[in-house]
Amino acid sequence: MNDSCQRLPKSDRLYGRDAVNEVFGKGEHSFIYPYKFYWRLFQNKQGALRFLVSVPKRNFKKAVDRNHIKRYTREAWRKNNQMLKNELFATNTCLEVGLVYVGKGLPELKEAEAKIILILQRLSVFHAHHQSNSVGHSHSDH
RNA sequence: CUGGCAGCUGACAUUGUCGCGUUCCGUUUCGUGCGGAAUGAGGAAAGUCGGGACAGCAGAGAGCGCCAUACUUCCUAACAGGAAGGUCCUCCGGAGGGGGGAACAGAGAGUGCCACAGAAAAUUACCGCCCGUCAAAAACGGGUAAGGGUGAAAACGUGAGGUAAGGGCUCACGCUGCCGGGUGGCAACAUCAGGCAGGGGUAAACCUUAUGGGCUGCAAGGCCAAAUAUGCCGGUGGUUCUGCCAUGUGCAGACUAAGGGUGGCUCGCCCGAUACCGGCGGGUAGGCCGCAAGAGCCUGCAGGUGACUGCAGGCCUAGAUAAAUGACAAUGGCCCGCCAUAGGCGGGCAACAGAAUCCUGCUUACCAGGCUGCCACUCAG
RNA sequence: UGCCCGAUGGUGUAAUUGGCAACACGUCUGACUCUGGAUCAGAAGAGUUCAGGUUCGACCCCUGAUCGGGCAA
Repeated sequence: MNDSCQRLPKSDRLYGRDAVNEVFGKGEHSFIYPYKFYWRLFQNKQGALRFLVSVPKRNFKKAVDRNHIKRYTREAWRKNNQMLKNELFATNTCLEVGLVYVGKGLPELKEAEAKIILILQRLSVFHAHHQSNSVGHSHSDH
């Protein structure tokens, strides 16, 4: 994996009824306008970063608008998720994220990208925190 | 010249970089990953309103019921769709003519309803008019539907004759409907003459007549199938019971929680295995098929007033499933504004809007152009 | 994807052969009270989601649209 590779294959996307219910049901959540995001961390052999975008039909009646928001969000995520992904792979941690767009209007691509960068940074902080906690716990057990 | 109406057509193009879905090829550590190529939203994909295809279920046949449709002929797989035509209504116009609309079968098969007003809303008489009883008036009885008034709607309209007064009672002209006939038309219908009739409206009230319709829908339906629970079968194991004799860690049969121990018996308590392995069944998560060659699209020719049809050639053209089509840049093209009309500068590429089994209509939303036809252009300006 | 309902004053509901759109709460005004509440009297506030049609006449019947809600894995 090199830095120029900004791909988003299906393995990086969150799907399936049970996985989604886990994230939205048991996961923790936070908020950076205009996104509300749910996330869940757990140890894994390989490590992964998986996410999905959701846009409520209540706020956007037209399918075109919902598609545009999803595409903008995916584009921003695709361009900027490489750092966090590397961190996760280094610590063999799996992170599943569910983004919900709760804004009322259509976003500009650059604004959305800025917000996504913020979210990724915050998730990185959460990940580091979780990592130190689990290490501490394992030490105390021993 | 411009304006109006209707219809058809189009829905920016090309190239590059990054990224996504599907298919194919190559490579691979056979889990996948990587590389390459091809291909990837609409005229409405929308509303889910018609009609089918397809699938499952049900089903001898027929009838009742329910639902839908309703001028004619044609087109179509089919339709509440389309084409051409007829009739009626309506708008523009001085006229010829043109545009728009129609749920355009039946009210003379029956039932119901028609508020308020009015005498009366369908076999009805309030005022009035006339006749009779009476000397006369009033009153009563009868005749009348001309006049008054009510209402959305009042028993065919106008004129004349006739009559006690009136009335299609009679006649002339006109209107409407029905009947049988002539002519034109495939037909709806038009037209001509004759006869009969004048019985309000409402069927988007029930209904009648004719025609059509089984029901449910790809979340249809089919296949594979973790986990978990349960059922069945076989084996191992097991206790118990029964039988046998060679009295054993025996054999055979039954059983698979019945039982056994404690105890005189019941309750209670304790022990024991709703055990283990394998298979089968239905079947959840999940996956696969259904699912992309079709009433298909494009071009040309022929037939038809037209919808459309026939023939020939060419083409293969999305298949996602927490759901793929995006971002950036350049060039050309188009549009708008300004300077101004050679051209230059700036801005935009829109509007409606995103496939989810498919096709065919309808309806709704909507943008810049292009083309065609009709009308005003005919007499007139 | 398929199917089924609903829309009436500010709010919640009525309105059946198709014949003046009703009720409660709320709002406003007045009375009572030193003032407010409660109480009493009175008033305003809709033309029935929108656009057509049938009918003499439409919340009601028919057609189309808009919005809201529900069911089926």
